[in-house]
Amino acid sequence: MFKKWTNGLSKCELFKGITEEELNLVFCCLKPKVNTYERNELVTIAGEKYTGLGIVMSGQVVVTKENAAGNRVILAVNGPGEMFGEMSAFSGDGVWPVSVVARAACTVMFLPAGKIICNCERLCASHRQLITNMLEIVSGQALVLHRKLEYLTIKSLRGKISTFLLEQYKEANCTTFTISMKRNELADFLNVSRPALSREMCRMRDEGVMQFQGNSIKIKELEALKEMVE
Amino acid sequence: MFKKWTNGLSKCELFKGITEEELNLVFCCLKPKVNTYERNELVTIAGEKYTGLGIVMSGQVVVTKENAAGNRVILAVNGPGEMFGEMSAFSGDGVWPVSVVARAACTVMFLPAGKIICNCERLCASHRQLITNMLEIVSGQALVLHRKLEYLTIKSLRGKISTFLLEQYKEANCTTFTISMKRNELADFLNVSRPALSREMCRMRDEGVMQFQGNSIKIKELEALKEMVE
DNA sequence: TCAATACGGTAACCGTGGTTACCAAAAGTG
DNA sequence: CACTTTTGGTAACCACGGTTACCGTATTGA
Repeated sequence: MFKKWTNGLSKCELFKGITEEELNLVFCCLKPKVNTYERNELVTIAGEKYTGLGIVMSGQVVVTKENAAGNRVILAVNGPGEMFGEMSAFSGDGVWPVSVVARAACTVMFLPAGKIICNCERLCASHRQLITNMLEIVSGQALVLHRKLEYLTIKSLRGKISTFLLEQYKEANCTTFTISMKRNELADFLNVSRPALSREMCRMRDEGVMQFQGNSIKIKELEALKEMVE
Repeated sequence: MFKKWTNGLSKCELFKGITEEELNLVFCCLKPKVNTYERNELVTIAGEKYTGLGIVMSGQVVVTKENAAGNRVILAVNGPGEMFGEMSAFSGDGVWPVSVVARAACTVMFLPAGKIICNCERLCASHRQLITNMLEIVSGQALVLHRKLEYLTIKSLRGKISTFLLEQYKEANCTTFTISMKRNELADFLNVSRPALSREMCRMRDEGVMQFQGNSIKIKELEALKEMVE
């Protein structure tokens, strides 16, 4: 039934521990809707009616948030198997809290929220697993938001950059690494203006703290960088 | 067994839909730990070993987050029945993501995280309810963080104040209301400095947009305020 | 292959808000 | 009741970063 998206399905944490057979039964019950989108097309619009938990089957989407002043903040870049709108599925006010844009042509599956939590008899085991998975995922999402808060509460631009670089360094476990965001995306992520980001990065380069060309970055003075976080 | 905290227990959303009888059985299985704290005493310290889901039985605690630069941000003020650390229970790295301080003398119950999710036979029904409740709560928490993000992404101080006042107004459903935070707490909440907050509030007062004395606030020009959000 | 668009570095200007310091009123505390 | 501590308003100073504008280089697409 959903064979062509095996990739997206198998990568999705929501279905972790559920066999392909059981999954088919689950889908018969949940009746997901599947849509396709072109690059830059709007998948969801913040404030509009909630259409259910979104799961990217193929392609890539950007999850963004706009405040009243019109500042856009990137919350996530999601690929196959990754979800969005999971927070609103069980505790929302029925509207999308985020806007989602197709970063590349993509296929997205929407699961009706109410059906995940309801208890039908024949799917008991899978349902239980589904709910437990959901719990783990939503907790994880909350922690991501929490981490995002850490960035936004840093006041100095240099502090934000330093924190970001140190996290990337910790993840790569190497002083040379490539970041996945373009400059203006990074600026959005850190909630600063693009020219200001560029200016400060070049200053740090001129001071010998780091080097970069394009998205490839090399930390030159790790200790100096750590002190800039504060 | 836990009669003396009936107030805290009955107010807690985690136990919604579970009778007092069942609750006793649940507690026999979960084996919660209960501690008491004096005013200003530290309940948890961010970064230290996670001790389990915290539920306030009596008194009041302040949940705070400190970033590397030492800026403190108040995430919540929790009273009886309210919880903290719910995000880390199921998807944390085993350490407290927040610091919690007793705002008044208080009693706190800690539920071991692993035991909530495990499936013992005799508590099946209550367990299922507990997990479902947990899902709803954690989703709600994620949305709160999401809302918090909205404040922090507002760049102008006036925009932050206006947004805050409008939310208070909406909650009180009246142009006159009392806020629960002192000036320096509000400054922390909005992530600005106290003198700057004071300065801007007085400017808004002088412009005739609002009035205030102490924590009592009166909005004079609602429409003007709404325009200041942007 | 060429035109259009996206991307990113640079510079000048200046407004917002952080910092510091001081003071007066209010609230605890012996 | 006097004393200390907390709270919050006020003012001067100035640095950080937003804004705008421009330009060279990559990418993209017809």
